[in-house]
Amino acid sequence: MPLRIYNTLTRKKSEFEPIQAGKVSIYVCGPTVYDSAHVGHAMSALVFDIVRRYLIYRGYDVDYVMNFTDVDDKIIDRANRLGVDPFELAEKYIEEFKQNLRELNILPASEHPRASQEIDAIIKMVSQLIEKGSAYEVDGDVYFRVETIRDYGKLSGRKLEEMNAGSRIRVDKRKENPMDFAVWKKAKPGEPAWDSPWGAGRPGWHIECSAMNLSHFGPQIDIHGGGNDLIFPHHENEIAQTEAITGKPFARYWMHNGMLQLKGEKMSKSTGNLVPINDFLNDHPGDVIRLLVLSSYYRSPLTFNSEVIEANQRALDRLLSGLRPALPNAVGAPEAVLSELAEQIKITQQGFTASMDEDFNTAGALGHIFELVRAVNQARSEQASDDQLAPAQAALKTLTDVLGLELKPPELTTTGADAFVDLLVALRKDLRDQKLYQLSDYVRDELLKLNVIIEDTPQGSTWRWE
RNA sequence: GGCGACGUAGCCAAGUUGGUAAGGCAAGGGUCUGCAAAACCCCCAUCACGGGUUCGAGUCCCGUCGUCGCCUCCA
Repeated sequence: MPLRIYNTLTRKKSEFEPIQAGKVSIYVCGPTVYDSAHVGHAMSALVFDIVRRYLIYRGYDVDYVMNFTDVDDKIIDRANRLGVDPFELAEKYIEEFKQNLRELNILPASEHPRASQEIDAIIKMVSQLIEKGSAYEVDGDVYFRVETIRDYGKLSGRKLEEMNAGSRIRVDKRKENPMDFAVWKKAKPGEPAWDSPWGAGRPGWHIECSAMNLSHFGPQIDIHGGGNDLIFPHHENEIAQTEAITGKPFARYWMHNGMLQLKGEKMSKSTGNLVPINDFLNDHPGDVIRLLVLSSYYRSPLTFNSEVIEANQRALDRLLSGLRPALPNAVGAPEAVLSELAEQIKITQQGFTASMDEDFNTAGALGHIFELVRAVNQARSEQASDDQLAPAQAALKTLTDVLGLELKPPELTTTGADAFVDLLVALRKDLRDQKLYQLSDYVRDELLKLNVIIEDTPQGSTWRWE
């Protein structure tokens, strides 16, 4: 079964064929670092982390680059308002975001290039664009000449004429065409700037990604990803610039994730409609937001609210239930139960791959995983031993690992406490044997306050940390 | 106004090339238990609405209504 990917450029799913057999290059647009990242950014990072992990699972050697935009109007504005250096401000939020990525169990990128570190490459690109007649300089600004691109608008499905007609932007008279966009901006006093053939200035927004792609991957890449709010103008312009220089199709597959919806609207920094990643992670394990992302199709809008988060927290608990050990003193399950379990492993593995192959249908894949969880729990309640559960639990762990779920069982923070809990549980058994239920319940209740959950079974009691 | 996506049970959400609807959460019933918890079993939808194509459509076509995104910085 081939892997199929929905390509924004062609508006349909097609079989994935990398440029070079066995290797995949992925470039994902990261955030503009002028403030703390919110869970919408987390969603995007998670989506492409899952894509990456699955490609690795499929045997590809994946080179993964995510950029940071650290030169930008908003960063400069924010820095000026706070009276700090814009680069220091950017640095602070880059470090914070990287920490977020680690806590979300996102595989480290091969590289995190930044606009400020690509200036030479950018200036070279701008020069080339001017030489080719694809860009022109006006008073220290350099604009891309969109009319030189015959298929400008191919990614977002727009036509130049229509955009001009509907344009509500105040038109800059110096532009030849209202849709021409800046590849190099003249510096205003007090702004960070670099020397260039057109005077002191800084890169336009889109050019940095084109330059980074060229320097890290060359003229063509396999997958270019980002939020669907970047389709126009950002990615459209990236294509225009890059292809104007290379003359080759830029990215083979354009993948875009849908927006996280908070209170019925897109979560967004500029409107303040957001939940910072830090706040979320203070209250929930990273697996919860990952599970939320996994539970729907990455291209669709994703509902984010307390109800949904709560549901996914429970769902996470259920996944964890599949990894619990056998019942105490389990005598072994009947052959029929074991063969059914073995069969379910196969069904789940096949279903998982089939779902993921269809443009990373993680919700479908998760459905199969939950079926395996049920089978494991079934076998356990039928007296399966740890050894008998092991293959299914290993399969479960392998598949959830492909999705990047950590499934860390809650662990004790105080080393050595286990022995004391064991002692109390043993004591409680004696109390129960003597039918001193008031006392035994007291032990259970008090332990629960200490985050120890006791569960009684016909063969004895088990306990675990909450 | 233009372009695009979507509308499946109380909530979230799958559904490959059309053949009578995954999964999670919640609710209800049951098994187990001294009680509880957990787990297990059972139960819960005709797919926004109206037409059409077809032996047969959630799944294709047309229309209506509604939601969201982009068109300006944005994951």
